[in-house]
Amino acid sequence: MTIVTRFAPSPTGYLHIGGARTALFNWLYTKHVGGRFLLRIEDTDQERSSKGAVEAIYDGLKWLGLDWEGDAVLQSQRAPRHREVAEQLLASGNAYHCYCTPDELTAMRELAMKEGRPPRYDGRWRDRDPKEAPPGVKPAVRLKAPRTGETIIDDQVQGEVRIAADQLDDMVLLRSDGTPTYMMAVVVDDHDMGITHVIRGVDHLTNAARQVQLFRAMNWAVPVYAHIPLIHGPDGAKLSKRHGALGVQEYAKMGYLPEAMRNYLARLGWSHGDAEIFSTEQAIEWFDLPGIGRSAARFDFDKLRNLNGVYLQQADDDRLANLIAPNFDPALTPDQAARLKTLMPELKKRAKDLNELADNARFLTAARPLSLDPKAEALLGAEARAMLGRLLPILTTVGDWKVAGIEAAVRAFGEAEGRKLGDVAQPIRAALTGKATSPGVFDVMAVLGRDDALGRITDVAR
RNA sequence: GCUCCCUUCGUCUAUCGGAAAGGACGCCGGGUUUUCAACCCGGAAAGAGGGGUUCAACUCCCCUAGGGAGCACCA
Repeated sequence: MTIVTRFAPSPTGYLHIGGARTALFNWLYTKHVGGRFLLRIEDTDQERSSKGAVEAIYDGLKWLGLDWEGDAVLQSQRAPRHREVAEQLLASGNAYHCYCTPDELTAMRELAMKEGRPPRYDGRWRDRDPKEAPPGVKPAVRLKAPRTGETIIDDQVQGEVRIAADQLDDMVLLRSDGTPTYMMAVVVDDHDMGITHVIRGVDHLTNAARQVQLFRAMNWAVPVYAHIPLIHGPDGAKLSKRHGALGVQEYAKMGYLPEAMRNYLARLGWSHGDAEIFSTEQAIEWFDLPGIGRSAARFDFDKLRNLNGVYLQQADDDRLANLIAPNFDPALTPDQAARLKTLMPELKKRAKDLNELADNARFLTAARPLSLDPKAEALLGAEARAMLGRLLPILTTVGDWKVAGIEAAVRAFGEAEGRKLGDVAQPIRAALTGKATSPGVFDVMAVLGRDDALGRITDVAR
């Protein structure tokens, strides 16, 4: 049997990080078992859904490299089929019309709460003669749920979860205006799409019980469920925008690489022994449901950044250069682009995200005289500037402007001055880059070229 | 309020009745070094509490506490 999974977000804004991980788990599992991964947009709530939000989901998934099969199913377009199934349920006696008014329902809930019972619909129209229906009231359709026993979900992550019948009431399938509810839509769509495995957040665990009842009522095969724990913010509370509940696009903007994101997200709530850094291929090979943990995981930016740094170091130089190219305005000249590429192997070791990488490379395009950051300023005291003044004529004598020649000259100068190399190199670095951090100063000088390098030193020397 | 789920270093986690409870991030210290970073080495750091079960519990059961989720004619 081919395993079929799906990711079914509602388009209410963007693909947030929790959704991204759910999608990733589904995708990894599907790839692992050689199944089919489908996408369904749950846009039945037209007010909260928007076209842009649907695009954001597509973009987010694509950025993460999660490909789905075929076109996404738009749930909103399947309403007729949902209604059709409701009719079948009505016909088979598994559903009934409910003529309760909203006021009646709230009163029912409030009373139940007061009496310490869960706020449930009491099933007053379940067996009542429809002839007693108040005139002019449009009925909703409710499922005739089992009143006794319990619904058992054999969850692949949570284990066997039992929900007693009295915890669940006769849920609405069709609203009085004829539109299908989420529960109805999900079950019908999952069935029609041939979904065999439902991997989603635990917030749907109790929904699963209701959905199982519906599957049973229709005599459909119940899918395998795997409810994965949620992601919390660093403080353990619900993930908020302030600390991580951002759209994946935000992570892209923050300069994270998709492969780092995949690795980080995969490792959040799932593990394979001590494996920490692994390729997507490796993740596919290893990923399985039993490896998913049961407790919520906190989002840890430090770890993400560390991972991103690792992937940055491994990334192809040209690719990185292209990725940060948009950070330069005006655009890099061919000459500057070449310099960037030359220094990339050193530059990428010093950055945790693409924006940092771009910032560290900015000195390549900076116009003279450079603006110095505070740390660079501190390195260029009067004495240092005077020293650079003495170094200048020596550098001028370097015939072949390459790393070896420059280094030899500077080292000789340092010795003559009785200074440690670091004491000479730091001011040079500050003069060349305006920062206290950069690739090796000799590399930087070579890449900058004689004129530019000497010019920058001249600007600050005395 | 009711129901369900969760609980190992600060964080992500390994462990699947018998180990000095392991790894990773972060942190601290050291090395290398031309700064920072990278890299290498070392260190501090954990079984929520209480009862059981067992020859033996982090591992199984119960209770308590804490955390989370769900309880709509939202999705």
